[in-house]
Amino acid sequence: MLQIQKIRTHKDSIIKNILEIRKVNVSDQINNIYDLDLKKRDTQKNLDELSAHMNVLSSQIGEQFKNGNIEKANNLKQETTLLKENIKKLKLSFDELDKSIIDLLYQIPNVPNQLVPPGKSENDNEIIFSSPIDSLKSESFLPHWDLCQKYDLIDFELGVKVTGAGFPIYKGKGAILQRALIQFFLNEGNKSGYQELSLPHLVNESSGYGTGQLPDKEGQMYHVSVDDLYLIPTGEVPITNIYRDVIVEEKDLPIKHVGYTPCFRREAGSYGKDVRGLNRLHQFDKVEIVQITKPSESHQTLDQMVKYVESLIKKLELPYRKLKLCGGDLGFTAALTYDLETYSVGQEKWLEVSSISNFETFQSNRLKLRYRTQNRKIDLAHTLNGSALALPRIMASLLEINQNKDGINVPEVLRTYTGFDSI
RNA sequence: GGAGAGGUGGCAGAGUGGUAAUGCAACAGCCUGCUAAGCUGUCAACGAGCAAUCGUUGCCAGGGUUCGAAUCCCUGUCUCUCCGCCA
Repeated sequence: MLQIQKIRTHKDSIIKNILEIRKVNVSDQINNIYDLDLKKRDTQKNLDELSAHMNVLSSQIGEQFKNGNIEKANNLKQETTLLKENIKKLKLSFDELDKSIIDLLYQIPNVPNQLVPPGKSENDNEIIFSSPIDSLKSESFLPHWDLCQKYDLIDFELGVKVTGAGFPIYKGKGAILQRALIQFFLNEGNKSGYQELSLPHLVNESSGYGTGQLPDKEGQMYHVSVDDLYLIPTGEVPITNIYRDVIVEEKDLPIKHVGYTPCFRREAGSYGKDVRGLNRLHQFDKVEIVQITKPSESHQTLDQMVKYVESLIKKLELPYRKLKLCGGDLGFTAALTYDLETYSVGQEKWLEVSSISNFETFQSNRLKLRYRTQNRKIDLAHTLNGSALALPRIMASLLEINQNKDGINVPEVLRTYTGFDSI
């Protein structure tokens, strides 16, 4: 959620930026917010004055009663009747204005960082780095779903029986490999100074609002209606919401967390070849990293996080590429995002395995996540997060590129975790 | 699931109808040769003002009663204790 103060002072540049970079016109909404805010402040001023008057009268009445001047007190009481009514009316319109402003603010996407290239779709994303893949194009590479069947690693049909499409069952070495990857990612995170967290997989409504899944993406989360809880679509939700309504001390920044969780996504409306095999699932595992930083440092932190995630991919010896998302492909809440994609030699396409974003104050404003500087000033912190990494697509790329005629090699770094060298 | 108790600032803890004591911690300033102690002040949100400052709001949340609510009433929620069930 954008800060209302920024709309007061930089209304036109916000409209211009979102239009030019994201190609979305928010001018009507922003102007509307601006006008409502003026009205709201005016209303508050009036309301405050009346309330102040009321407070004075009330204490006078109290005085009079104490002194036994019942008649005087009753006279004063009469004065309050009209005042009370007006206060009620003003309070009502104040609340209405406040609600309208917040509803509108929820609909405005984050203002892209100046580094974000303009663009409409993923075709306009900027490719910053790409491993050479020409030598990897060969018909002899099987796609991972064939490999999974051949070596009995992941059973998609069995998952359909037990739950439904998109809930595969990992078996034997497939399950062990998955567990090895999780452990590898967590250990690497710990080594890089991220505190490990083990998290709830269900969250309440407030948490859904805190990180921005609600109200916009309500349909994408599984909802447990009896208890009004949501299954998390990403570990970001429980991790970041730890800091909802929190003021942290500057000296405790940056805060760094890593956590493994399963992720649940309804993916309503996705069908076709994109969902084949491990490409898109309703339940998948992910290790997530989150950082909370001072505003002055978040930019640098984002680069470090990208570098860190790249290092994981490199250790797994996977070909990958790095993209800077253009305005049109940038998520609603992000100010700047880098995507990392590994190459799937069996499908001959790139798979998004990590999305690393700086949200600047967009999330912290909604979360009320602030920090106290050394001279006692309170200011919104910046939040960042990224996948490190999403398991299924890593698994897909990994299985495909390490296949040979009689099996699949396990990358060097994972062998201590799996206990076997090949499948 | 049943019964009971409770939710007050960063923490501890008073307040049961007159507008949030006190202690600890933290931070700033003063004092000091240094440290400790001491003294003074501050602590959340919103608004008005160039500013010092002022006003309003804030005692789990939302309603209600009242001139006035942390305090009384209703609803919700969470925590704790006991019982039941249980990994």
